[in-house]
Amino acid sequence: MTSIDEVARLAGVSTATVSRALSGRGQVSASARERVLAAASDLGYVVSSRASSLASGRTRNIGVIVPFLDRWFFSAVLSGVSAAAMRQGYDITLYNITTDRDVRREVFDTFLRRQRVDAVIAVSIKLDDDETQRLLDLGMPVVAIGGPHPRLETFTVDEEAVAQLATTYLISLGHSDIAHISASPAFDTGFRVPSRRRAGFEQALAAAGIAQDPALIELADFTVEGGHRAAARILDRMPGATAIFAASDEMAIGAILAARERGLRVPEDLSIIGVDGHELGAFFGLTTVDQFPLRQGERAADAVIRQLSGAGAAAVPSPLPFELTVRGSTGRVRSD
Amino acid sequence: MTSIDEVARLAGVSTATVSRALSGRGQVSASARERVLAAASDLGYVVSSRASSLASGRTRNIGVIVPFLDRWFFSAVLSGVSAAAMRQGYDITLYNITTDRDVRREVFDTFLRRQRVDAVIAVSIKLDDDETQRLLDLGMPVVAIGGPHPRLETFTVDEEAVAQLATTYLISLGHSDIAHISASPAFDTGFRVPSRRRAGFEQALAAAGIAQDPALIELADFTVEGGHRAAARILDRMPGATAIFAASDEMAIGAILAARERGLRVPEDLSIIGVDGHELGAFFGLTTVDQFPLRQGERAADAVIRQLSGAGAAAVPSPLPFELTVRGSTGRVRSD
DNA sequence: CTGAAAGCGCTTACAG
DNA sequence: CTGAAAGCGCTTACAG
Repeated sequence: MTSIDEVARLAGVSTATVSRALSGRGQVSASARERVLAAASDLGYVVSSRASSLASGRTRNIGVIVPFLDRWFFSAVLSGVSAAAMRQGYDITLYNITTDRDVRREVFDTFLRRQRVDAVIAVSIKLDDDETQRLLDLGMPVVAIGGPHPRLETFTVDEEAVAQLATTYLISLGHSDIAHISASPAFDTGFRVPSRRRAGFEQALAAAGIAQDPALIELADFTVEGGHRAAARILDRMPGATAIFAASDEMAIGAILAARERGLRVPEDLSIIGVDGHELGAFFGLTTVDQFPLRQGERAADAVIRQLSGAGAAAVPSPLPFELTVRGSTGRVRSD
Repeated sequence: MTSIDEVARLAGVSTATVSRALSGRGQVSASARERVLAAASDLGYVVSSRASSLASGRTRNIGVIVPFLDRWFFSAVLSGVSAAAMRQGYDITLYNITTDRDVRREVFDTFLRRQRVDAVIAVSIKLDDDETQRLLDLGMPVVAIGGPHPRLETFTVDEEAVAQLATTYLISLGHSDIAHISASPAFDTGFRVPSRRRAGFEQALAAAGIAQDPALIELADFTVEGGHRAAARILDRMPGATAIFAASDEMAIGAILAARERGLRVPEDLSIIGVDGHELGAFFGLTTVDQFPLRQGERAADAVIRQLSGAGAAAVPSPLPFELTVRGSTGRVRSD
């Protein structure tokens, strides 16, 4: 690996000037800059991040904490973070905290404290007080995606509004016997996404003057299979349901498959709407409220990088966008 | 952040001894070690990776190059790499090379050369000569997953054997009109997985004395939707087919859905088998040849870490395991 | 087994 | 605008 000294020698300047020319910090004459750039390029020189970060305190690396890697939503967010980070020359190092308590402690107690990263993005992670404190103690920009957090800068989508939009859309199609697939309490810790979506669902019904029947809600686990089972229970117990709002696209897809298995036509017999913007949505013709997870990741990355560039304090981020995407799984209520 | 000096002071030893005690390198008396460990723990001291790596040349960080993040197979491999790496105290930094040629060049020309990682794992990436050379020039352990590479240590599954296993299983169920969903040439660069699976398919048919009809092969793109379309074409053109071997689980799932839409029963009217071990396989009752992608990631991580621990030269890795997982999508050929 | 000290390869006040 | 030099926080021969 060529070092800064070789570049300095070839360019006929000091290493200080090489450093300035390459980093863009400090003054360098145009001619010196040119010679440095040419020399660096000739030699294939790349600044050593270990030396640079020790000297400067900057790593140009962002830590990303995720709870899962193999669920579509999280990989989409991660793709966004990665793309935005690379665009600005940042690396990302990944901390998959899994469900193992020890691994998780280790991440907060050790991994994140190695001074390997300049900032942290926590994706849809329910942080306890201790973990939050450790994050704050890092003394670096920390951004959370997914749910308001009292002590952290957070990118959140307004889950209630999302659910209202989905539900209201079903109502606008004439539906009133609308069931909801939510998630069991185990999935409701932290940002309480299921609760909030359920609340939005109920608010939309109430606003339309539709009486709420608790039986209309079934709990699942955010998977296709769980959605499938929940939809089956719904169809068993209330054959009169004409529409289902599922709290995730995976569950909505499960519901579509459950309906088909019973010979129900979607949307003629049953309208189904989900939430997320899942890649399989188009294939299944699923109407959904898209949350643009890729863009969520990009925004989080851009936000921390902006903070690192010293662009002032953390701006309170505007709520994340969402959008109704109408496809074939929803239609006007059957009029028989 | 507390530094090594504070630990040394509290433990009543030199920083050299702290370093030795914490890293496990070199001799330290039991009593000194104990005091150091206690002091470090009291102070919440974590070795600064930037200082440590500059001094030692070791980063305890592995670079992982992936072509996609949001396809299940890759996230499963990545999960495995992450789990194995964390278990050994390693971080991983992620390079998602996407399809943008410039991003890709940047990864090989700059990102990987920052001295941020001790080793590199390339997951299912078709590397050209130049990229291979750059990887080799890094002078660190490099392991590739997915397909033999003449110049790189590679973890590969024997794709032909995988396809033979799947096909032979269908034959053992009495099928002889077996169609195959492969992938178009665009997906056949690099490790040529589609070609190799197709070859295995054809070999198995030949071995069983079954005549091959080129019309029995349709090309898709490794997605559910592509598999769906390909299966539809197969069912149009050869209604006599009793079984389909799809070169991936996603495509096999698409095929199952296509069959159902036509009112065909799976497996009574049509047996379908895939390859991968996709998480949705169980839900769809898909028979598949599982490739254990999670374990592939773990093995690659363990391999590079072993090399980094100086456990001798790279052992030629044994071929990756695969296994037939029989579920409900395959059955004996219909006897009408 | 232990410590003093050099050195890892940069960055950045500081002086000019 | 530029360079000499200190310093970032560790690790590791080296000497004892």
